[in-house]
Amino acid sequence: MKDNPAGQTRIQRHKIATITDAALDVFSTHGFRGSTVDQIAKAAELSKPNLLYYFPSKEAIHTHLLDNLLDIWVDPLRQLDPEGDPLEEILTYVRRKLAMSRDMPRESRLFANEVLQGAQHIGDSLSNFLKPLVDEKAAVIQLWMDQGALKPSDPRHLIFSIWSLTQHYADFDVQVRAVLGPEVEDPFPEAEDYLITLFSRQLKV
Amino acid sequence: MKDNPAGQTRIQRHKIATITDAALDVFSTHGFRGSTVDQIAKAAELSKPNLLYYFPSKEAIHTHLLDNLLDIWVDPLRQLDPEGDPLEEILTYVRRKLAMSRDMPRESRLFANEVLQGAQHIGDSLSNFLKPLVDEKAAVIQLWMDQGALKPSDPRHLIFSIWSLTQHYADFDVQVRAVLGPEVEDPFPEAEDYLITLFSRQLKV
DNA sequence: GTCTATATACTGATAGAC
DNA sequence: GTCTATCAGTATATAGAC
Repeated sequence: MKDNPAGQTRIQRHKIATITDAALDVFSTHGFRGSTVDQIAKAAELSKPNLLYYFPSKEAIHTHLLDNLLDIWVDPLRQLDPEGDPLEEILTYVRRKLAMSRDMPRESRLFANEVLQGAQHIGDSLSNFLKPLVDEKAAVIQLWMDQGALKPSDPRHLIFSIWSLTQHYADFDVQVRAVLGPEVEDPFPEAEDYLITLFSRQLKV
Repeated sequence: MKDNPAGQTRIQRHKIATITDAALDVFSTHGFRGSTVDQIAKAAELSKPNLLYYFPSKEAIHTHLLDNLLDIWVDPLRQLDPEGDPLEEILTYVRRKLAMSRDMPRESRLFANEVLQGAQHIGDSLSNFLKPLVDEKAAVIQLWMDQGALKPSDPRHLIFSIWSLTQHYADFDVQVRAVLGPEVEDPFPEAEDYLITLFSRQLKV
């Protein structure tokens, strides 16, 4: 009854998807240590032993989530096109990254939790996988600046600032909403306005 | 033998200081749920029951840390002087906040852990204490912009961006260092250069 | 594949000797 | 005030019936 090379049936894939989604909910809210298998099982509407039939351990679920996340997470940066218009490429990157904070806040918080607590599980990926990508794209941006298409500034700190500013609206959502107050229903439109202005003034020649 | 109104001897105060310092170490690295009383006791070079002689519970230590932190944390914003030179006031605020990330990274991470996981312990303070302060200072900045002393932009998101960008260098330190590589010994000088340039271009008329 | 029941380990907190 | 010993509660993971 196997219907794909990985040896998973349609039902199995569905259950695994349900579990990972529930685990993302729980891990992103309480962190790894603050989450219990019981909570995840309940959120996935499964018994605890049944959940552990699909994943060998709590840590395996967490690792599975993080492994799949990093690829998605850096995708907007990977799409930065050396052939495109410099300013538009970077503003598009900012918009995509902010959209991810709006649409995938759980993933953002999972990642933030992990890095904040020392990146125990993905530290190697940061050096082996993220650094080369940033180096590559920073070189592109540096070239644009050298050509006079953008105002000069440190390209790697420019990338840090895009990460920091966009992810802030997911990771510190509670604080943002507490400060803005209930009269601001959705902070993201005004955040996008602010960030586009900020990076235009920072980069536009 | 009491030597102050709070009823603490010099030795008691010293022990409590040792415990809070150790707890800051542990909580900021592992979060509240990820930390154990044993870890904190070991870091403070005390036995677990001895530690619990000075604080009634693990949560009491955590609460004590957070209560004392918020005041220190917003102090640079409180110092923003309506009578000062607008651009210099804000750039000084940025420098002070970045210095706090450099000199107090544990406090920054403790706060980040707390907000990231929903601000369960300080949620009320954000609304009752932080929001009014931000409202007050945002009004000052708005006035400066209306007077033409600064380029216009949303003052509250300006404050968010200062928090986000400066705290990033403490909270995501592992990632920053992984991406910059070992040849950058201290990211803070180049971070300060970048941020001062960024906010100058954003605000200078 | 899924369940109930449970083994095993850890953690926060306390009892009671000194 | 500080310690050893320990309790009670919780958490991960597994055994074994169905």
